[in-house]
Amino acid sequence: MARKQTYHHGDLRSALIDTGLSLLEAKAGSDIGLREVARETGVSATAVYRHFPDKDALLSALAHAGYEKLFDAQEAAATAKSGRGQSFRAIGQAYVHFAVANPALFGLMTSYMPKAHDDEALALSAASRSGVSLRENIASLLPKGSSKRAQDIVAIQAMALVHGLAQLVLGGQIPNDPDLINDAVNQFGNWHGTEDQG
Amino acid sequence: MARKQTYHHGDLRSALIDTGLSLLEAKAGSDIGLREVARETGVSATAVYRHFPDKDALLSALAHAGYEKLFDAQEAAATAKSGRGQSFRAIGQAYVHFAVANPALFGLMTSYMPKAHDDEALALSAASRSGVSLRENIASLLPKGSSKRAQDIVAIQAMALVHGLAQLVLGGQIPNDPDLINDAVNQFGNWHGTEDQG
DNA sequence: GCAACAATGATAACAGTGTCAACATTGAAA
DNA sequence: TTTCAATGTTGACACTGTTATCATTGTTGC
Repeated sequence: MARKQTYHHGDLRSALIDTGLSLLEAKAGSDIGLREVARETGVSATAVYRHFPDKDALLSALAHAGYEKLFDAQEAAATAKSGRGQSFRAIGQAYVHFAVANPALFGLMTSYMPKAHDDEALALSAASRSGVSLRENIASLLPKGSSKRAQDIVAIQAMALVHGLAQLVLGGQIPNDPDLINDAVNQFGNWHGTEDQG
Repeated sequence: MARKQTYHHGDLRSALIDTGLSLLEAKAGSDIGLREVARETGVSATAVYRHFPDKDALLSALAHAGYEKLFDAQEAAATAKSGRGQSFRAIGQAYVHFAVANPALFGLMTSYMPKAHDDEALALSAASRSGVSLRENIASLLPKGSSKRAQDIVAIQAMALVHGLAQLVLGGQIPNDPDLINDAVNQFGNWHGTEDQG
């Protein structure tokens, strides 16, 4: 129980990420400082460098943690719904709603997107599990004999749609109206799926 | 002709924006410094404060200049094509290609999106002329009797699609393949328009 | 059990940043 | 021409990311 009395922290890396996430919750802008995180964790600034090579690595780790949370939210939303069309709609909505609920964290995540490796040139890049899940679900809505390119295009459109919706809502270009957002996602899914709307 | 020999600069505000845009062209990340802009303009850092209240205002002005360029690119692309469907496709493609061609500037622009006023609550926010142009063109593709909500939804989808495409290509989540990008935009337009594809 | 060592922490310092206060120079109005 | 506002400069402050150096701790071989 009585932590923090010792010279060594025990698990500083996780602690830094935790306070980083906390700081992002309470902030509007996604600009977070290395010294700020260290200070709030109750540790000297340079202690961070024992666990991260530089500030970029710390923020990158925070972004990674954010993608995990996003993926969990998507999974939870998807498993709640069963139908194929319903799964896509649930995942897409979850994506946008996550962004709106965690604006600063989501901003960080988009700044530190996991870049695809160049050796996957033509094919769609294997990005985060979040994107994979979305892509697989929209692709499953296409007719059986659909070409790979048709799948690629609709997958790209789906990713762009939900990501763009999130970004535009956060930027204030689109009113934060859940009904409007959900309809925009649902209608896109309906164009491809043959199922009825939920 | 012989500028810059005098104590007063003449039009420092424009000069700062010009060098700011130049710096953004040569940079990968969109992080630009106030002192850096001043230094490159050949002026002291604090001179900036005679024309901008703070760094945020300077970057905001740079973003504004970026939106002007984007709008011009869209207009040029649209007037080159005549048909209704062709206009939308041209504008959408121009949006994404602008982002890819000016990654740092586009990054700044998304960070400093012109926020909509709250008194426009329900209606779609009157954002930049760039967005307006895109929205009007996609809305014109809908059938005559379409409801306002149908127009809103398709407008939102169009904005989200092109913005998301741009963001994902820049983030490396989507391969920078012009054919793929154009097809993703074109197909979206085709769903709504009745015209043949160009 | 203990010495040696690696892991992990703290301090001090450096260059760079945004910003403010005070001062200098200029163009325009009286 | 004098006066004044506009526009530039220098100096300083607090803050940041980062490095070099030192301090403390847990661990491992004898």
